[in-house]
Amino acid sequence: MDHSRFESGVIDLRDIAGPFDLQATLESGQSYLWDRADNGMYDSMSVSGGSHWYETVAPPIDGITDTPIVIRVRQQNDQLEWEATGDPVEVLEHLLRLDDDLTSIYDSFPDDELIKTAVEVFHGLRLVRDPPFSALISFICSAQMRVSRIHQMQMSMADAFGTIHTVDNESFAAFPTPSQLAAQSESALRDLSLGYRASYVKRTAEMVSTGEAHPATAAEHEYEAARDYLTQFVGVGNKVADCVLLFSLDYTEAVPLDTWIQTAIAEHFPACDRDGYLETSRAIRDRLGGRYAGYAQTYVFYYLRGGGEVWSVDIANLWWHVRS
DNA sequence: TAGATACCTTATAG
DNA sequence: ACTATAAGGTATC
Repeated sequence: MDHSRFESGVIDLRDIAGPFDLQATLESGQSYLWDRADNGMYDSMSVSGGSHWYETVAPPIDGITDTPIVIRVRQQNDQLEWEATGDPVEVLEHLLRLDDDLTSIYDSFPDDELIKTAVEVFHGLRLVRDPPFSALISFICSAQMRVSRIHQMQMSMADAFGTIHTVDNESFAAFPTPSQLAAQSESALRDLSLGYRASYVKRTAEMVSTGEAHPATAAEHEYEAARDYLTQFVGVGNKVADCVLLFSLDYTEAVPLDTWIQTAIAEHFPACDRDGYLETSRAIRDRLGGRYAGYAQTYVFYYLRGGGEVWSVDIANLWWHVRS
């Protein structure tokens, strides 16, 4: 095997532009790449500011790495500690969007109370740049699913069909490659409790593994054409396509119109509540400041997703949750 | 071309 | 305990 021991190091977060919060970033339902080492992910109302270890097997990334790398990270205040099978700094900058100037991005948000509150509460939440294939599959699985179960399905696929990497006598399962996933039967996927998504996952994995299409190819197009390109995959409509564009392919203007956001639009930005997906999408994108509209959406979604308890408590109480 | 409906499975609220 | 219900939609008629 290429590597069998962890190296370690630290990224000084004072060197990046704007704040960073690892827990808010990884547990906000945009990325299903990471697993919390203590297995506590999503099992309670997660907020931000925690200091947990997260681990993943990052696949090769164009222009950065040509082999998988096992990475473990933890945030301690302004230090991002890492252990990895190689130098993961550029990979982390890429995956966690440490290259974004988050302060400038906040400045691009419209002056709005809901957004302002969400930004205060989840200060430092960044978008992610997940690898395209696993992002595509995870959002296909997201249909009619809670965040915790999407994460669970993603981890099951890795455990069942992915390549195992052993480091310091610990095992880490990579997310399956397109061919590893395409090789599975639909019933094998149903056994992981994917439900009707099983055939979508299999057929999409086949399309990618045969070279018929690849999610990364969408990036050759401008935004709306890229979204259309992605909808050729089975199980991918406009909403899932927008998720892949926003959380994997660098289209920070994409605003996935899920049920939560649609409700928020109707209640909060009624003027943007148009007839079809295309028109509402254009209106809310414009309303949220254009280029970084998807960034603003992610704050709003995470804030609203708090639902039940967190949503109903007042702001002072919410701050208590954040601080503790 | 719009508009309903079925679709898998499980966690959680009653 | 036990049953409804809803969960970051999409494909199909």
